[in-house]
Amino acid sequence: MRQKRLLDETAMPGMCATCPVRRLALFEPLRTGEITATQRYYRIDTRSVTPGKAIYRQGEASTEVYTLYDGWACLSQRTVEGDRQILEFLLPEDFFGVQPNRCGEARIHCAHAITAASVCVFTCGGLWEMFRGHIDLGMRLTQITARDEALAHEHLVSLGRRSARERIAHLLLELFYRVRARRPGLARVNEIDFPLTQEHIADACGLTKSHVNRTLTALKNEHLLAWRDKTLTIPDLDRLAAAANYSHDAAFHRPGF
Amino acid sequence: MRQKRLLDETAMPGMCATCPVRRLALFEPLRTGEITATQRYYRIDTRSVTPGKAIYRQGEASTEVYTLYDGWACLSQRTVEGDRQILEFLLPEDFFGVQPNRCGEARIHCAHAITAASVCVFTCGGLWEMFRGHIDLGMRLTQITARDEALAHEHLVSLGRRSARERIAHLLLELFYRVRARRPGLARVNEIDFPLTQEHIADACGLTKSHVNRTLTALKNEHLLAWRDKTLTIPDLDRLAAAANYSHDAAFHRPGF
DNA sequence: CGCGCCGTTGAGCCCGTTCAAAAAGTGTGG
DNA sequence: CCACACTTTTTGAACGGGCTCAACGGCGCG
Repeated sequence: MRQKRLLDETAMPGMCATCPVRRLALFEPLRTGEITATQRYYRIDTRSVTPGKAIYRQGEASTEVYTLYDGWACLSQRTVEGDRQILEFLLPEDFFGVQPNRCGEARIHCAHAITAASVCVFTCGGLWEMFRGHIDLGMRLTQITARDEALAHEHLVSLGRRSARERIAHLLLELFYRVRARRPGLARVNEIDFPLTQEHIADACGLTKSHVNRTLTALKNEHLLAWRDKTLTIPDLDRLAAAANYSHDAAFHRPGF
Repeated sequence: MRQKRLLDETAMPGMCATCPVRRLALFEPLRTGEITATQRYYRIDTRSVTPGKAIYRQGEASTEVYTLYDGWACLSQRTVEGDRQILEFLLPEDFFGVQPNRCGEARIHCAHAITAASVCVFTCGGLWEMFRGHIDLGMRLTQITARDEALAHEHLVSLGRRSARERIAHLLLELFYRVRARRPGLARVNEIDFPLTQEHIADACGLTKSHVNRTLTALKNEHLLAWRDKTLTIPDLDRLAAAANYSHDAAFHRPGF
């Protein structure tokens, strides 16, 4: 039933002017009239992606940037030996696909849909063009990129200096807060839809899936969390935070993440 | 003698218009006339920092941004238990200090000088103001931030999926290429000034200093590198790259890093 | 019903840690 | 120029967290 929702009923984007996702997305600073122009000239496409499929691949020419409209996705990179490292999980409203180099150069990582997902597609060139008309967008894009950098830095601390148990608890707390921040009015709910597999968690935390499994069952047995039917429940955020050595001035704990 | 240079003869910044560091810094897109205005209104200070001292600290209000003019520095974060994770090494010409949140909010990491260093200081508010006059700067800042994000992503792959030996070799190669890219005309030289301690490497790679030492002596014994008197020599880049499983489409291997 | 994906469990091993302690540099003051 | 303190590098022995490799079970789907 829940699976059906993920597979068939992915919401497709409509008019930019009435977009519910705009609150966090790149175009938040624009006024409604300006948004209409955005849609007409720069949003070249909306696209739906089936679970597990790539939105773009490492090595491809980078000509587009995206807003994730619905579903979960992730950015990842592979080592020469073929091991996967997940760099960032993407949630609805997240903007992604900007590269440090010029338009058209090779992508330095992949983006994959995790659930069924839909994205709004913009040309990478159009993005720079839009800046000429709307300076606020330039600042906003810098902010968004700096946010992503801060997220990556948090993950670096986890992978470098925290135990498996702490890494996993941290990741779950991060995603919990990020999901909940996107559902205004539900600030007190203690469960979220959680479509990841244990292997996703392993590849994000730099662990093996066996060990993620063992650690998760330990956390479940201690009633620090429950996870069934693609639903994650955290009965007591403070207790899990304590187990994770989680600091509440973590970057993603701020508005906008 | 070499130490003397690091301690006493740190170059101090002069006129922005003739700045040798501008090639890679934020203000690269500006014309010389515009640069003079930059200096007059936005560069509020130049500052020299002694080795090991903080440029800014986690938790402080973020009101400034910086160009590293001379010396090495690093960004780092500490866990609740006090372990340090180095997030990024900063080399001359690097621009840093931009945060995802508004001016004045708390810094989410620290910046420390590693050697004696000097920085150009700009007000964070002045930065956004400058954007109004110079759209190119907005794009440039986005590029710089995206570059830093890509660097962080590379490090995530290392910490998550590579062995100690590979991580260390990777880091040394990264720094080697970044340093060499800043010395036009010396593209063939196989040694660089390298002021880090083994503990810096440990804190960047998520390892203990003992194990870094053991791994480094192994690499030295195999003649993959030499490191004496704050000088790092890599006799054969390809052999070290092979030992590191280093891929040459790594982000920092592109121009601008 | 059979296949593939995902979660679960076990036993043994190894990479990197921990905790010491000593050696070698490096800067300071007399 | 030497004595002293401090930082950095080096080395050792024992431990353990997370890995490896393998097998099994459950569930959804064709």
